[in-house]
Parts: sequence; structure tokens; C-alpha cells
Amino acid sequence: MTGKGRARPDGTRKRPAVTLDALVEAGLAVLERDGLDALSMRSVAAELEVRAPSLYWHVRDKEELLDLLADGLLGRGARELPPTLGDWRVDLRELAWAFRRFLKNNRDSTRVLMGRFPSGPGMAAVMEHQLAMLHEAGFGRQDAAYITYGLSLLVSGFVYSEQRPITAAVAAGVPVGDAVSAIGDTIAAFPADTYPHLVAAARELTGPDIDERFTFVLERFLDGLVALPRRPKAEPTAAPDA
Amino acid sequence: MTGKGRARPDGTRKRPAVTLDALVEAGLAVLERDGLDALSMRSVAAELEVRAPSLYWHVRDKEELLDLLADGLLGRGARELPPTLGDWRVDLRELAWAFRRFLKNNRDSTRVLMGRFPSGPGMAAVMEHQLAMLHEAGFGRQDAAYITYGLSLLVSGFVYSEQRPITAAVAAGVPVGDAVSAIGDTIAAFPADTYPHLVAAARELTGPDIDERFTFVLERFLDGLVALPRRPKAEPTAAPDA
DNA sequence: AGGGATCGACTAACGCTGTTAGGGAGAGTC
DNA sequence: GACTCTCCCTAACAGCGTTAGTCGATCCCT
Repeated sequence: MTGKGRARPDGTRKRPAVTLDALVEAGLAVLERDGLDALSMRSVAAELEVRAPSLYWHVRDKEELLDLLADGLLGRGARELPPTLGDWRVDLRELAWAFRRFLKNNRDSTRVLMGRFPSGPGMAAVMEHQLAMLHEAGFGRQDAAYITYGLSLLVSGFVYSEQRPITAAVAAGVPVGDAVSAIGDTIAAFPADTYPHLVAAARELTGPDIDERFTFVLERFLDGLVALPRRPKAEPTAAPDA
Repeated sequence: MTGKGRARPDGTRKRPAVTLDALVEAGLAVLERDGLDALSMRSVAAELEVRAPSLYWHVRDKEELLDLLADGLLGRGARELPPTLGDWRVDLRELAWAFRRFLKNNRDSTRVLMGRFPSGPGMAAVMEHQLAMLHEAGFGRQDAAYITYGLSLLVSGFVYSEQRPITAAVAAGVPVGDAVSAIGDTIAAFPADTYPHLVAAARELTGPDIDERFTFVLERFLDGLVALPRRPKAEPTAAPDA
């Protein structure tokens, strides 16, 4: 469906070589294979066997292309959404972890997503899923919205902070492990008399066990939600009040 | 102290025109005045009345310069840290708001800070302050570290998500208000039968009242901390066990 | 079937970026 | 006075996003 009209041997073309879908697909391919730093208008165009200026027929900016990629990314994430079980706390936790897993598995995903609010079908699918789940759990509309917003920010923030150093380390050509532990070493070497608590907490702040930090923050946030007012759940045995 | 050895009329120089401190100061000046997109090696060099390649004597990379700027930013933020009152919840809340205020007041600060873990004195001052406060409140070392980490991520994430669109809108030359409400309109115009909850929550998700969302998430997180075990506070009247 | 409009690619070029190579003036040291 | 070290310089490179202008292929209309 995508490769409908590529270049022909004689240099002429059949029908559009580039469509918006093909553009997104090509962009995501470059992103996954070579990373965001290698994603230029020229490289995406090359992926479609086309020259860079052609892309400007379909897209105003590189910025607009990145917006599309962000939504495309979410669209792929929507395909991995976990099923809703009925216990909001379990469901919300699993949603957060699934989102995190997805972001970690897609190279530079958070660098594209962070600070962007995609407004396409990808974002809609993800958001609707989460909002519906929270609604069914009895949360109010505003609370559900804020929970969704906050949680997505939290998860992306965490993944960003673990994905970016990897990108940087790869770019610098040093082993990833060295890069992350180096910061911890630096902090541990600070003067312990001026910064006693900092030095003592060096490992907890910089260690590679981000899962643990993520779990802590996520669970504290979930703890904070239990006191929120919730609409009582309809009894499955009783007939609804109609 | 900074402008010690600028260019002389005859083109020769006295002593170093560029020092690491001057470099950071110049970088922050450009950042504040013209934004991150205008912060190039050439523009920072121009701020010091010097050519771009000279900077590479003091700094390996632009990346390294940005690391320094990030720490410099935190150093300035450390000067606005609120006093500790003794009630951990009040103190932590005020700390979060002060940090947020500071980040919002410094153009593109979060774009520099996000995903970076500065390892200089600026970061040390901020972290030590917060860790000491949590320690005094009786929190365990690990909990305090995780709280600090999570909170900084949360605050930067929020500010980033409100600061980035402003940068983008300014770059595109459209009013900031239009840019933020446009996303809400787009979402509100989604088909309400496929995305009922999303459409209903459009305003809550995209409205300009980020303070409200921030308050919600912050307070939920703080709520989640009350159940954590805490060392009992030493009675101010009783003599310490020495 | 032919003519005109439109779509969607092309080449060429601009100014900007981060970065490297190599040169050279001034200060400090023996 | 010669040597060395520090620190800035000019020149240049490859790559970037983006714009202007061109031109073949296709579709619609008569």
C-alpha cells in the first residue's frame, strides 16, 4: 500500500511517490534505524527515494513532520494497550508500565514526544482508552483528565531522562554504562562536609535502577489517588436504574 | 570580574578574554535574550567579542557548553530557594512551586535542563537543600532521594510542556494564546461517538490553566507521601540523646 | 483526441550550523 | 634572548532547513 509509485528506471514516475502516510512511515523508519539526530529532511526523503524539497509539498516544516511522527508513534503505542481488568489501580499501573515499555523500546521516542501534544488519531486512541478506563472506575471527568495528563507527563519524563543519556553516549562513542555511572561518581566525589545528604544519596539519585525510582514515584502518585471521590460502581447483579 | 580582558583597539589582547565563568554567563545571557534556538557557538562567542572556534579551547562540545549552562541555571535557581519552615508538606510544596516559578521565568530553561543531569555546584546546592529538608522531616535516605528525583522530574516536565509551545509559537510568529487553544479546538472537533471521553475532556486536557493541573498532580503526589515511614522528630524541649 | 490546469516531483542555491586544521601574537620561564 | 605555553585567530568543510523556479506526467473538459 505504501510503495505505490516509486521511481521508475527511466526516471519518470507513475503516481504520487509520497503520501502523508508514507512520509510518516519513512520518518519512523529513519527514527528507529538511525535515531533522531540522523533524521533530516534529506534522510527521510532518501528513504522514499526522493529529494528533500519534495517533502515540502506535503508538509510545511520539519516541525510539522515531527508532529506527525509523534502522533504516529502514539498510534503504534495504542496497539499495545493492555486490557482493562476492572481494578483501577491495577489497570492504571499496568497502563503506565505498558506506556513506559513502549517508549523505551522505540528509539528516541520521548525526544520526539516530549513537549508536543499530538492532535491526531494516535493520541486520540491512547487518551480515549485511558479516560474511558478512569471513567468506568468512577472518577470524575476533571480528575480523570488530570490523572491522564499527569501520568503521561510522568512516564515520558522518566523515559526521557533514561533515553537521552543513551543517545548522548552512543553519539560520543562511549559505553552507555560508563556514561551513567560517571555522574554518580562525580557526585559521590563532592565534598561531604558541604553536601552531606547529596553525597550520601549519590547512588540512589544516579543509579541505573530507574525501574525502582519509577515504581516509587508511580506508586506514591497512585496512593494519592485513592482518596479522590468516585462514583459508586453499578452492581453487576442489580438492574441499572432506568 | 568577568569582562577583564576584552579586545583592545589595536586588536591585541591582555589576558584571557574567555574563562569558563564568563562563558557560562555569556551563554545564559544569550539564552535569556534570544532563546535556545539562537544560541549558537557563534552567537555566544559574539557575546564575548570573540570568534566561535575560540570556545573550543575551553569546551569540548556545544553539548558540554549546554551542560555548563544547565548547571549555571540551577545555580541561579538555588539563590531563590524558599526557607524551610518545618512542616515537610508545606516546605515540599513551596519548593516545587518556587522551582516551577524559577523555570518559567527563565526562557527556555527546561529545554536546556530536561534530560540533563548537571553535575556541578548549581545542582549540588539545589539537591542538598531539598535532601536536607526531607532528612530533617524524618524521611529515610532512599525515600528522600526518590522524592527529590521524582519531584524535579515532575516540575520540569510540567514547565517544559508549557514553555515549549510558547517557544514554538513565537518562532512561528503567531500569538501564544491562539497556539494553545488551537489544540483544544482540534480535539473538541473529534468525532464524539468514537472518542466520547476525549472530546468531553478536551478543555481539561489542553486549557491554559496549567496551574490547576500542576496543583492536582503535585498534591496527589504529596498525598502519596504521608504514609511513608518517618523517623520521629526530636523534641525541641528534650535534650538530645548524647 | 487535443488543450489546459494541476499535481508532484526536480535542480540550484542561500544562509546558517557545529567543528577541525593550522597559524601566530603575547606572556612566563630558564 | 630563546623557548614554551596559552589562547585567540582565519579559512574551510560538510551538513542542515528552506525557498525559488522549472518541468514532466496526469486528469478533466470540450
